[in-house]
Amino acid sequence: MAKVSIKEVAKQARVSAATVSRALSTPKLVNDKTLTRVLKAVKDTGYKPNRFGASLRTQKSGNVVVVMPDITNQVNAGIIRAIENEAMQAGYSVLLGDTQNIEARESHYGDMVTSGQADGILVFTPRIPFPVDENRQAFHDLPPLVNSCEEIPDDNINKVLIDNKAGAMAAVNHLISLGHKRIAAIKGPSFTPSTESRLVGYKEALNDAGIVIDDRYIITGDYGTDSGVVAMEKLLRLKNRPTAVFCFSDDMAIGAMNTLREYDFKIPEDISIMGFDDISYAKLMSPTLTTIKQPLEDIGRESMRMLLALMKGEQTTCKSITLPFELVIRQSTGPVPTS
Amino acid sequence: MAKVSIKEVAKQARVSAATVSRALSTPKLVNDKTLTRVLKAVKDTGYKPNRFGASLRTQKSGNVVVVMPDITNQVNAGIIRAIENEAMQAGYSVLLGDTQNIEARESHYGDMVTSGQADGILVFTPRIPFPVDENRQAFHDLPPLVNSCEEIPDDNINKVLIDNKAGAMAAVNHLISLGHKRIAAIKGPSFTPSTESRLVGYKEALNDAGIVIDDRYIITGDYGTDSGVVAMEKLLRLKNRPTAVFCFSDDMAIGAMNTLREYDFKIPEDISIMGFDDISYAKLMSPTLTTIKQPLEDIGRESMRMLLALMKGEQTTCKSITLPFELVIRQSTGPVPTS
DNA sequence: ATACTAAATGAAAACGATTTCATGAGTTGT
DNA sequence: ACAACTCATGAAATCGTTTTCATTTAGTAT
Repeated sequence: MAKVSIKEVAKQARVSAATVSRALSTPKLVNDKTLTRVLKAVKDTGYKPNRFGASLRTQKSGNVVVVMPDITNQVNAGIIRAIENEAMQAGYSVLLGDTQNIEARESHYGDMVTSGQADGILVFTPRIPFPVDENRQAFHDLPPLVNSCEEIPDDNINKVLIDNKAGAMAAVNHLISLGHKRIAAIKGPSFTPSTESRLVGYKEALNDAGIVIDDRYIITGDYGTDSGVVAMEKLLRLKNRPTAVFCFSDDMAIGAMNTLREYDFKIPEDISIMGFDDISYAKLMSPTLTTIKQPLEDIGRESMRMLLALMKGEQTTCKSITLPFELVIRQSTGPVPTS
Repeated sequence: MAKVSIKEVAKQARVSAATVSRALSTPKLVNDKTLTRVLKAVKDTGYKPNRFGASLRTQKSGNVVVVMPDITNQVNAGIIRAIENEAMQAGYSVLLGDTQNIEARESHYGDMVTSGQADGILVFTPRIPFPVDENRQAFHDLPPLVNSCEEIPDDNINKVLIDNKAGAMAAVNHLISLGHKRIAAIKGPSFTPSTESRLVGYKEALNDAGIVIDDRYIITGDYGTDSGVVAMEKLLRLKNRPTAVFCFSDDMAIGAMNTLREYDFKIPEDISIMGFDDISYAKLMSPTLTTIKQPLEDIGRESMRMLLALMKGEQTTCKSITLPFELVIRQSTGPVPTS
């Protein structure tokens, strides 16, 4: 049942440990007859190679770390799944780090890659989770690292992003095209670059349409449903209520819709609501939620593929790829009310 | 930046590798003056202990594996978070396995614990993910293992469960108390023990109330939203439509509600809907969803704690703990329609 | 001063794999 | 029959820790 090492197998098969190792990792190097003998011994003894022994020697762990701020978030969960599919196909295991935006946790997971416990790292938080040499010159002065979704402000880092600014502009332009002029925003926390980009897009779209920006229309949430509830309550208290609200996440939009329902506002007749993400529940809401779709699966897949390329040494230049978003129009947005 | 081993530190600090090791793991064994010298050297060199070396020697990995069928599921995501919090506090890292009910994947992650890459395993699927000696006698003939949520039919396994049968009975009894007699069920896949238990509870509650069970009222889904949509469509086609539907997951309930909305049924005036889980979106639906609340955080925490106790050798008997559920009454259920 | 204990340290032996290097056994070509 | 191969294999070094065991040094009791 328990601890059977390569030597036991070697003894059983009447060969050396070296041959057993070869039989398992490079079978072409060993004679057919001995190979079958070894394989039988492996089976008989129930031998499982100890990964630590191997890793110690090869300096490869077969692990990748994924650092995420919040796995309970639907957006991230979808990404994780794609990552894991891709990693598994390539023979890697995923060490998942849910950091809840706590720096100590980020470091904990970051250390795994600096200490050799993982061969690469996928970073979905806006910080590199380990100390770096600040006068480094290029991306290969770091361990294999890919930064996704929340952009780290550093040009020497590989990235997989969506164009948050353009996404926000598409959202706001959609509202403008419906005749809205009083367009509020429920944004995310300022420390997330995605929020900052979307905010820029929001403002630029308004500017382009000649609408003056009113700071009272910009409320900060935390991307979660509850903060959407609170933010919407604030907006309802304004003298000049907005006729449309662009929420920087579907979750906040769902919270906002809840508040509107509670106070008997009709969506979209009284107030239009837009989300961002297109989580699976967006199309199941009542009304269904108009939103900007993020290609979650693509983000996960491309991030992992880039990391794999880095780990294999196939990618020699620093890359940043931007994936397309999509405006998904559903029921929660409509023409500006006439009254 | 890179590979600095304990020897380098030793040289810098003018001590032996042994002392460095002691300084880091059992500082009380080393003289104060040398300790500070070593610590300085550690800092100067940027030394990070290589986990493989240590693990190889100590036979402890500091990892636990969590095998889950679907991390995109809100229920599971909440559990994972609690697990990770608890694991981290105890100094363990979590290797997350999203198996999507594929046996090969389960084995992949199961092997991690048999091969020593992890010290224990949390199993949320209804199978042990590695080959076992079938004539084993007790739970300690396995590596540290805790089975949660989906019960593995084996008495010699540690478990953390909720009482699915009683939960289902509570749900159905709630509907019965509202006067419903034609109560349908949208269940999960038959290979999940949770579904089977809930089905037993559903039937028993009906029996107890003297309501005869009609198989046409029992539809099988896959716990996901889409299957709730399809299942509800089937129910609507019945000549004698049910007046209430008990869905074995909130996701399926949300799908079912969507179908009802599409065909202009009023919830709960025409048809009452019940869910199971109490995911965060349940209270944000319109109408808000009546459901059976699973204590997700408790499940995660208790599972991990049990595993920790097993790994430390503190738990010497096979345990099964059952956590309480809670009936959460919201808007989606109401009195049976009179017409 | 002598013997004895306690504290601090180092040398060296693990842990379990992989891989280099050397060697022996067969082939083939001359 | 001998050189020059290839193929299959084993011995041994190696990866980076931890930990046992022995040794040194200092301190204490006699």
